[in-house]
Amino acid sequence: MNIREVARVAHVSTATVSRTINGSDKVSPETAQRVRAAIDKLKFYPNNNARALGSGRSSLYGLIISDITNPFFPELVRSFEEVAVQCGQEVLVANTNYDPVRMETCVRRMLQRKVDGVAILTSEMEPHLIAEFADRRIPMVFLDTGVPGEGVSNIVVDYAAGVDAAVQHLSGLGHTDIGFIAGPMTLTSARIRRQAFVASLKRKRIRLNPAFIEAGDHRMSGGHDAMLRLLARPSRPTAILASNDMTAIGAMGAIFEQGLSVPENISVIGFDDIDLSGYTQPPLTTIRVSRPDIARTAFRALYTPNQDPPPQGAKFTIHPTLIERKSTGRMTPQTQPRPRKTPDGGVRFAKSNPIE
Amino acid sequence: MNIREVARVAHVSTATVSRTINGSDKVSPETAQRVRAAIDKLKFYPNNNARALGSGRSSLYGLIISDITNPFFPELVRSFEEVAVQCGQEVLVANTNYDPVRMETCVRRMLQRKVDGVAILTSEMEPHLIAEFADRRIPMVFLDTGVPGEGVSNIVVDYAAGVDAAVQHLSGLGHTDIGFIAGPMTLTSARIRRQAFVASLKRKRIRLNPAFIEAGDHRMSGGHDAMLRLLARPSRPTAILASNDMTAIGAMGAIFEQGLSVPENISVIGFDDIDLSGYTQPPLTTIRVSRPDIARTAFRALYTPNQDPPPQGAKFTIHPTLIERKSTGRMTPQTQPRPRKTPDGGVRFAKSNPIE
DNA sequence: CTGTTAGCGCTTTCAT
DNA sequence: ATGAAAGCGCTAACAG
Repeated sequence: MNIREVARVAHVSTATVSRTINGSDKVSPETAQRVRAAIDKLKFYPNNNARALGSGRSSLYGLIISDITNPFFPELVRSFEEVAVQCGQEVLVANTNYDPVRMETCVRRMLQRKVDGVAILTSEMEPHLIAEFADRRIPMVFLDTGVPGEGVSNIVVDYAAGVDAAVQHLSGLGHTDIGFIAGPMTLTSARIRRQAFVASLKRKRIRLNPAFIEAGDHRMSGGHDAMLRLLARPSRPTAILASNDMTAIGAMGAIFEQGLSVPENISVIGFDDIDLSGYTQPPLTTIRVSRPDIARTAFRALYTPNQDPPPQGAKFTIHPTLIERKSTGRMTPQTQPRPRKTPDGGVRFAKSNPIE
Repeated sequence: MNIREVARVAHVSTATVSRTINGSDKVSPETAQRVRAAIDKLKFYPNNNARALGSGRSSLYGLIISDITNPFFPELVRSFEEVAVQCGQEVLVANTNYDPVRMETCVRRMLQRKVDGVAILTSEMEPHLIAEFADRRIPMVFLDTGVPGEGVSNIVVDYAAGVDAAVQHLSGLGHTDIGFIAGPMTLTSARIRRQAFVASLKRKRIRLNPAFIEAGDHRMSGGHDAMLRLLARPSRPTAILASNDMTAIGAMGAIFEQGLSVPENISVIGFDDIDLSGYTQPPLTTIRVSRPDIARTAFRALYTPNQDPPPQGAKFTIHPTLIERKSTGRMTPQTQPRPRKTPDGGVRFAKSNPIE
């Protein structure tokens, strides 16, 4: 079943069938009608491989991520796929698994399939691999880590604005002793978030107590342990901002373990707004970094319908929003009672994958 | 940059280059060596689209799932991709989003890309879509829901064995009042799990108290609410088996809320062993349904190297294993103290995506 | 073992 | 507006 059969049935040439399929405007409505009828009748699906070969465009877009089991990514993948499919394009997902060697394979796969563009949403990317794409004029888009240029776009999250909103919210509730649980300093985004926190306090003229900053690992266990260290201090914050949601959830677990409660005794704010965050008890107030936004932006940075001018490298900004749920509350005299004995349980989580 | 250039540089014909690339044994080592040198020198990557067109095999395998944000799937996707890449094949992932219309699009995409096989891991699949693949002799594999036949394989999870192991474990700990929190009866796998539970008790000659069975929705909220109903009863089970981990986690939350603890007062066993389960407090004892196993089995059911005989439809069985963690314990006199008042908090989760 | 050559199915000039 | 025909890059007979 191919285009020639269709042409025969519709009494036209293969060229006309091709034009019809591709929505060319130089096909008379009647002819197009006939062709479409033939296509339906024969249940004809064009062969995308042939299409790609003939046209030089594959309608395929690469999406490279470090680990699909990392809760940050699935929604990103889904949204990216959604826009792509809407635009009649497809997605080749590849996992590097945080492994430079696998990254190499991923890149080769993208190259072999002749992707029309590639979104590189991992934290690290070797320059020589970037060159492979650049040499072939394949548009790229990065998250936080890119350097805009010829055909290279970068999506930057306005962490500063996000943190500002959180700090504002907290200070509006009367908190002045605000702590921060950072992520691993090896991660670019974690470094940026921490800096944003420090800068935000300065901007708001809130005293930063260096003892109120602890480092986690962007996993629940790290947040849990960091919170424990914070709570062990003689003086401690009445509100905590965490570098990501997993960290915040771990921190809440530690707080409960110490017989304190959220938000009565301590307010907690997370970062990212992963699915889980809406369902913790209490539901987590967090700074949402919209994965659908990132995905849509990434795709748009790559995709150009028809033979429009190839996408210019650009910088796109994602604006986080504060999602107020139940883990933050007004600062009251009871903010710092002395720890009670741990009650039975409380579902607490520890260790899990790090999140971007 | 194409095969002809390589041929020119290596002073051979394009056919020889092609043979070398495909590892044909009818190329003298020296020639192959020369060709490979040329390939490296020119940084040549074969064009997969042309390859597919020429050979009729795309080296692409479809993976259709209902929702990548459902915690059951990411690990499945990753493992599937891993085996595929190891075999030099690639994966086209598609999300139906539980939507029959999108399912239709997904199928068309697979068809257009000429996948060499497709794993349909959703709970529902319309017969006429199955026919589309069958007509084109594209191998298929299903999870639980398939009917093995010409080129159609089915992976069945031996739920009975899994449940047996759990019940055995529980009865070994002295429990005889065992409850079950089921999943939504609309889901095939949930129905099977429930049946397996009933059958297992019968086999082990343990009395089944109908009042000890409640239905959840395979989400935390459902497990939580079902557990609450169970706890409100005059007599209640000393151990609970849940239809999936999310349900079990929700149930644990409810138990803690009532001032009881796990496993001191009630033992809880989950089903699936999603990542989260190892990190709850206490870590959840669960019946692992290995996603890597499913993924590998699915891929092998589809993939046949070279021009081996096309895969015969077959039935594959996945054997679940009991993962003993900390949510189950010996039955003691304190199994049924009267509920205490809810302590502050305890991180508890509610609502989330259902899990297969 | 290697080369020649005819496709694979579609797109895309170039004519008409 | 439509058709003829030349590729796109590779594979796979078929010869030798």
